This record gives sequence, C-alpha cells and structure tokens, in this order.
Amino acid sequence: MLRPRPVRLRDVADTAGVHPATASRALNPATRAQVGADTARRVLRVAKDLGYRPNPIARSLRTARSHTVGLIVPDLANPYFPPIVRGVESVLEPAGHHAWIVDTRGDPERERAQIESLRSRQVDGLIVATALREHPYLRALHAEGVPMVLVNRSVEGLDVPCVSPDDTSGITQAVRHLLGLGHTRLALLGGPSRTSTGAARTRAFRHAVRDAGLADDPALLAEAAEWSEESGARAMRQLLDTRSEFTAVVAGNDLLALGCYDVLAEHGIDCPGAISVVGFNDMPFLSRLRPALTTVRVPHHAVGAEAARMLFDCMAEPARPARSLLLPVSLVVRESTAPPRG
Amino acid sequence: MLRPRPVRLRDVADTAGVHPATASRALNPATRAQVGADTARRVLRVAKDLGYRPNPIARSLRTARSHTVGLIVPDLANPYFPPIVRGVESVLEPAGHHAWIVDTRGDPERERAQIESLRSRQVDGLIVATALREHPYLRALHAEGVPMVLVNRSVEGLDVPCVSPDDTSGITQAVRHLLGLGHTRLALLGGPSRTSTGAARTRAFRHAVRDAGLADDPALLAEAAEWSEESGARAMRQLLDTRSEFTAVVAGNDLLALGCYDVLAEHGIDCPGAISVVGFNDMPFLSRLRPALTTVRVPHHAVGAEAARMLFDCMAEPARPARSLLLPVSLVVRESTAPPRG
DNA sequence: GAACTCACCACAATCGATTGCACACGTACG
DNA sequence: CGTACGTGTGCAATCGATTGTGGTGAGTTC
Repeated sequence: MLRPRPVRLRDVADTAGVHPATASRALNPATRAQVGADTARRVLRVAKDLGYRPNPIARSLRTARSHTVGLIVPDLANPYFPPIVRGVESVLEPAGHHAWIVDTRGDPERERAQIESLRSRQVDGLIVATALREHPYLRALHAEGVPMVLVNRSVEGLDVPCVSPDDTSGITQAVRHLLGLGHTRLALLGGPSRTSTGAARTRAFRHAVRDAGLADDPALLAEAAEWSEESGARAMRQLLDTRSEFTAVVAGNDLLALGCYDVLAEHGIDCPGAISVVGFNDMPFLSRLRPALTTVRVPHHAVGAEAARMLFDCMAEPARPARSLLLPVSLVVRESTAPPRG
Repeated sequence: MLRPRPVRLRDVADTAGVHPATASRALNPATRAQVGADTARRVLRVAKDLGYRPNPIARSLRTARSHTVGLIVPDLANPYFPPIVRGVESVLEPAGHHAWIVDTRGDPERERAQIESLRSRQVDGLIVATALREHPYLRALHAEGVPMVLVNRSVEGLDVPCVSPDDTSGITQAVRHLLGLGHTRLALLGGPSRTSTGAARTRAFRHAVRDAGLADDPALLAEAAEWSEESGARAMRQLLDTRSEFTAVVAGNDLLALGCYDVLAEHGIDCPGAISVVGFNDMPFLSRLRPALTTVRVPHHAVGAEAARMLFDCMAEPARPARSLLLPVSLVVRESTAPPRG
C-alpha cells in the first residue's frame, strides 16, 4: 500500500537544479528553444533517469486540453463498430491522443449525458458515430465550437464534417445485382427513418427501384424501429403479412438482415431459393452465416481512420469549412442471393 | 466559438454569498452536515439554477481520485467482450462511475502502456480482462495497492480477486456431451498456454479425457498461438496433418472453432458428419453459423457486472482478502455435434 | 457578567503543470 | 562608458475544486 509517490515536474526541476518553469519549458518541444541548450539537455536527462511522467490531469486543468477525444458509438455490441474504433485509434495513438469510447445504447438521453461528461473531462474533440438524423444537442455543441466529426451520419443543415460510406452507391449496387438476377419485386427492410443512415438508404432504394422502371409500391417498404435483429424480424413479419409476393429483400444493415433470416426460417421460407436477401455493412462473421450473406462492404477501418484525421484537421483549424467524405463501398456477393424461382 | 464559460464552484459561491469552501461542503453530501441547513439549501438551489457541473479534472487533481475505472480488454472486435463491457457499465454507472475502455490488441507492451496512461489519469481501479497467465507489471501494480480485479484469468500466486466462467465445468460438459454421442477420439484445439484461460481449459480437457478412461494422446492436442480464427485454422491443420483419426474437436473458444470450420471446409470434411466441433463462450451470432456451433455458454453480462461489483468491494476495503468468483456455464447443443460416423 | 462551548463559516494551502512577466547578465553599439 | 537589446531563468499567478485550521458569533453555564 506504500505507493511510491510518482515523480513530479518539481522533482525533476530540483534534481536538475532549475526552476520548475524551466524544466517545463525544456520538456516541451515547442518551448524548448526558450531555455539554454545544455540546461535542456540536463533536464531531459534527469526526467528520463527519474522516469518522469507528466500528470495529464494537472496539465488538462491548466491548459484546458487533454489529448483525448470522445468516441461515441450507439452500440458496441454491433460488430460493425469495433473495426471503426480500431481505425480511429490507429490515427489517434501515433499522434499521442487517446480515445474515450462511450456506448450510448441508442439512447439520446444517455448520449447527451455521456457527451456532457466527456466535455467536462476536457476532451479535445468528438467523433460521433450515433446515427440520429436530428439532435439539438449536437447542434448546440457545434455552435459552441466543439470540434467534432460525424461518422455514418449527417445532421441536416449542420455544417459539420462527416465521413460515411456511400449509402446511395451501396444500395444502388445491391438493387442492380438483384435486378440482374431477374428479380422484379424487391422489398426494403429499412432502418429507422429517424437515423440518418436509415433515411439515406431508404431514399436510395426508392430511387434505384424507380430508375429501373419498377413501381415504388409502399407495400414493399417496411421500417425497423431499431437497428437490431429483433426489430428487423418484426419489420420482416409485417412485410410478409402484406403478401406482396416479393422475391428479394434489401435490408438497411446486416443486423436487420439477420432478423430477416430468423423470420424466413420460422416461416420455412428458403433463402435464397424463395427469397433473396442483401445486407449492408459487411460486418464480421457474415461469410459464415447460413446462408452466407450477400452484403455491401464498407471500409470500416478507413471510416474510423478518416474520421480521426478529419477531427485533427478541425482541431488544427477550427474555421475550416466542413468537408464530407464519402467512402466507396462494394457489393460482396455470397449465397443469400439467387435468381427468383420460376 | 464564444464558448460560454462553464460555471465554476466559485460562481455558485459568489451568487450564494458564501465562500467557495462552504459551497463545496454544501454540495458534497458527505460534508453537508458541516454547514448550516439553510445555507446548504441556498447553495444547492443556486448550483441547480446556474447549472453547476463540478469539474472532474480539478477534483481529480485535488483528491487523486476520478470516479473512473479502467477496463482493459484484449480485443474489442471479439464479440465475446462487448457484452462483458456492458455488464461492467451496468454496475458502474448507477454508482456514478465511468469506464475507460482500452483495447490492448493482445500486445503486452501496449497493455502496459495503456495501463500506465490510465493510472496517470487517476483511475480508481482496474478491471483487467486480458488473459496472460503471467504479467510482472500486474504484479507490481498489485504490490502498489492498485485496486483491481481480473476477468477471465488468474495470475498465479497473485492474491487478486478474479471472476471467470467455470472453465473446468464447461470443458467437462463438452467432453461428456461428445462421449455421450459415442465419440472416443477427441482432439483439443487449445488456446495459447501463456493465457490463463488457455491453460485452464487445456488442463480440464486432459483431465476429462483421462477420467473417461481414454488415452491422453499428445497427437490429439494442438495449441493455437492466438485466440483468433487464423491461429485456430493453423492449429487445426496441424491436427489434421497428424492423421490421428479423431472424430471430434473441442476448441478453446469460439473464434478457434471458427478457424476450425474454415479448415474443415477447405478439406471438404463435413461437420458434424465426419467431425464434430464444440466451442466455448457462446459469443453472439453463433446460432446463425453453418452449422450452428455447439458451445459452452458463459454469462457474459454477469461476468462484467460481478467484476465491477468486486472492484467496488476492493476499493471500499483494500485489505479485503481476494475472493474468486466462478460463474456457472452450460453447454448449448446446436448442430455442430453429432454421433461419429460408422 | 465572565468564561466556555459549539455551530458555522472564511482563509489559505494544496494538487501538478503551464505561462506571462520581470529580472539579471552579457554583448554590441553609439 | 553608458544605453539598448536579447537571451536564459526565476517568480508567481493560474486552472477549479477540496480540506485543515482558525476565528466569530450566539447560546450556556456558573
């Protein structure tokens, strides 16, 4: 229990025979020029010998910065996100920053509370991967000048940088693939329309269908309440109940597609024999499903990495106009899609 | 950019007409008795009106505590861990604490660096879910009196509380299940023996096999270098190369079992027809695999929640002797196991 | 009515690092 | 030889909250 007091700046200064202020300047590359060359050398040496580690808390208190960024995700248990987290960290860490990950579990109130907590801990910026299309709190934060970048979402009329996969292209590729197989009645198992991604993908689907000269039948559109398997299953049941005789389903994301699988199994409907299914995101483990899911691959790691890079840009130059980055996606055809029966 | 200065304790004190010290005591339930009842009421009221939020940084600097605990996991992308994280948070948050999640990616050096960083940020305790059986750094931390609890692992001869699934029971159940199906040559696709879990499960396997009167044939034991699909696949290939004619494989965890699946597919071996496979952990999505994986279910959420509770106990009473909690597991039989052919 | 409690609150130090300012010393220049 | 300038350091304030110590007042007691 006799915890060895960690060495402080003061200890370094004392044993180097200088004032703490001088030691501080010597240790900081940006201010090192302000002290004599050999003094600096001496301080550096002593700091190393003593194993000095600056106290980030004290530093943050004084500088109001923390070398920490908040990373807000809606659901850590969704395998889609961990690779993004990795991508973020891969850029942050070499730059000496750390990510503080919070999981909102899709609850805007939690999100707000968590972000507030992060801010009071002086995070230097925020990477927000939760997907609500509208969120007054984010708007307020932006107005206050908090550096942030959105992942996977955009907030309407908000001039905040954002990196996301190219939803439109992905959905279009999925629809074309199904059309190419000969399907003519495609259903959409859409994500929640209050989420930016849900809305975008649904819009893209309807456009793609209409562009192909097919009817935009509302009976072929279902919306899941959450991005989860259960919600996907519920929405799929609705779809089935309308008896619209579709032969293919485009799901808003892979989790929804899994819910869809469940319902097909429970109704004894063969996939892809009777109904083809396409997912979105290419989250891990999909290739091992039964049947392996055809889906749209998004570059998870790159999404995270680019978001982090963008955040650095924002922090460096707050006045910078927001740019949005759309990352290319590609269809991965596996076993859940096939020509329609008949 | 004109960020509204957050209200400080001092602002509260000023508008309440008291000294900051008094305000501080009024705000803190533990010291509230030291101030007059109506003064306290007034301060509380003002704090609320002004929307005062204490600055955790300043507080930590002064008190050397942060209401934050470090949660160290080896691989966030392994679906096994997010549910544990949730469990931890479910206990931490109601108590006003936060978890700082770090992903070591299985690298002991990273682990050390991350923990050091956490400590300098004054975390109040550590929940360590990485699995190395031996780690001098942890030993040192413990000697320093850092409250910590281990998840999924135990460090030999280290008197640290630890919560983990009952590996022995799980493996025993798996082996019995296979024996019950009529298998007599069982192979083990073990996890890295340098990890606590890997060693424990391997030991349990050998005991169970011997107890059943079967030979403990070294040719039927393979060890994966990492807890990953690739390593699992490599080890499985070794196993196959020995031509030991086994009809069932017990994998150290589900990821290893997935690697095993890959190799079986690549050799055109039918599972469960020719070879049965059992996993461990029951991580999410397994029921959707092809074939659905028979595995040992561990109560992920409970593991996390209990770990957090134990940490609180440790923090409250540092001298408390370490208890270890073994959580019960149960076999989930799905489709990857069947009687041996012939 | 003097002395003594006790409740309540203010003062000031502190946590560890950063930073504006001022001072000392040396050199160069008029 | 005195003024101006510049470099290298030290001093002290500061970030925002917590806490040990001390002091003032009211209320008790003899």
